[in-house]
Amino acid sequence: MNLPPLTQRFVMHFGEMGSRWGINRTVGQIYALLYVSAKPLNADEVGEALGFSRSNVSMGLKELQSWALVRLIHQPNDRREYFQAPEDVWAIFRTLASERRKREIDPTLTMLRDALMEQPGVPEDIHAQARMRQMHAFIELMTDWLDDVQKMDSQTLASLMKMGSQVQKLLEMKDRVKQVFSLSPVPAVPATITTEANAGVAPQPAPQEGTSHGNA
Amino acid sequence: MNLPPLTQRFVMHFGEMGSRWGINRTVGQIYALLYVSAKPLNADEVGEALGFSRSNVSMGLKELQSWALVRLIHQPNDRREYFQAPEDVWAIFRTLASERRKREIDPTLTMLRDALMEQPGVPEDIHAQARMRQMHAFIELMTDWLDDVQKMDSQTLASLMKMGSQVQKLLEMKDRVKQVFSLSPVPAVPATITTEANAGVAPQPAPQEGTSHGNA
DNA sequence: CTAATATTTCAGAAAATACTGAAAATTCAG
DNA sequence: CTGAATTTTCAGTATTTTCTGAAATATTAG
Repeated sequence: MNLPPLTQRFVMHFGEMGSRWGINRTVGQIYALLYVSAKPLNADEVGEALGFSRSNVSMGLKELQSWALVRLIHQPNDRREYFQAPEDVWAIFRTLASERRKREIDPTLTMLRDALMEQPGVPEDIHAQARMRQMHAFIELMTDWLDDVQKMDSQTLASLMKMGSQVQKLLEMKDRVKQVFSLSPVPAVPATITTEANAGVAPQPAPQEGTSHGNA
Repeated sequence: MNLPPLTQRFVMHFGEMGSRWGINRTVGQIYALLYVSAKPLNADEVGEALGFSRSNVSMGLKELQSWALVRLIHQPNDRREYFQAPEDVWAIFRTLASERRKREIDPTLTMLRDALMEQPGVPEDIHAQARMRQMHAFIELMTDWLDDVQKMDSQTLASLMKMGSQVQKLLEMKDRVKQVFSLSPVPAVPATITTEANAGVAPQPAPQEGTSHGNA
């Protein structure tokens, strides 16, 4: 392997982090290389650059494709397959989020749904099912939200994120505005907002969260 | 191992998913067992229930403690250590988010920061550094936002998540309200909101995202 | 078609990770 | 203190995962 210093550092880091990210060293390094590369690379170039066997590169690229983290392209007069990593970091994030969800969350959601359909037979399972219900509700809330957010364009998302916890104040402001205009709403504002926004919140009367928290 | 059916299913699932989540089977099963258990368990009980060696349980519990996913407690007349999983799913999520961030993201942020300080020596590294700059900016935006959001209480967070992409409309509404009240603002609304919310957004004129997208 | 080029598969080797039992260390009641 | 109870460590083994080279398969220029 003979890469320029910064590239090398980046590639090495991704290799080392791979295991924490649930991918292996090879895959991490290949992705990193493609991410910083100015032009698409073919499998031989990748193997050459990183010192991996051809077959290993083939497998790594296959995995990256299954994650939709690299795309396959062709050069004009070249039979070989070239690979490049998408450039837009927001798009990459969306891809990662949806892939990880598919692999790491959806199966659990399914298992929980199934388990919640059953009739528990012993007291332990009654309690267990109650706990699963909590987990299920939480995960469903999160994934529904993610679905929603995935639909927003990067610009909007960036704006919201830069606001951070200040959206909270916007929420308060909304309530105030709602009050002020309770009898003559501003016409251009969709009536659904205030309604739906509160719909799921009020009915949730903060269960026993506090009581069960200490050393039971 | 002899667990009631629902508990068993849950425990087994967490064992299988473990590898996808970056923990091993043992750790996954131990956590699952503690999560659904109605009462705290000691290491022997865990090992007994799951059929693991005592030492394996010890290691697993140590790991879960390092993740802050279980807490150690003591029973009145018992020298042994008992373990329980925190109950509040929101709290669990916060813990997971901050631990994963610490392990999976912060090291990369550090590496990127370092690499961005260097002077690239060859054209490849100039490009590589530009790519790293994009990644760094994105990750920083995400983590700053996470920091912010972590400060909000579960109630508020739940409300916002239930609104989903409708916050977007709130954002638009805010702008309208700002317009309407441009000369006589609603007094109770902090003036900072509208200002800061837009501050970081407008100056970012959507770089070359579109141009560089196809097969360059 | 054929042959050259390119990619994938796969059995086995190598490496990394998980797990165990035995021994060491720690804790605390008496 | 002492020693019984409990937890942790760790060297060695088992298991899983990763990686390679060789062979099989696929693709396409001529």
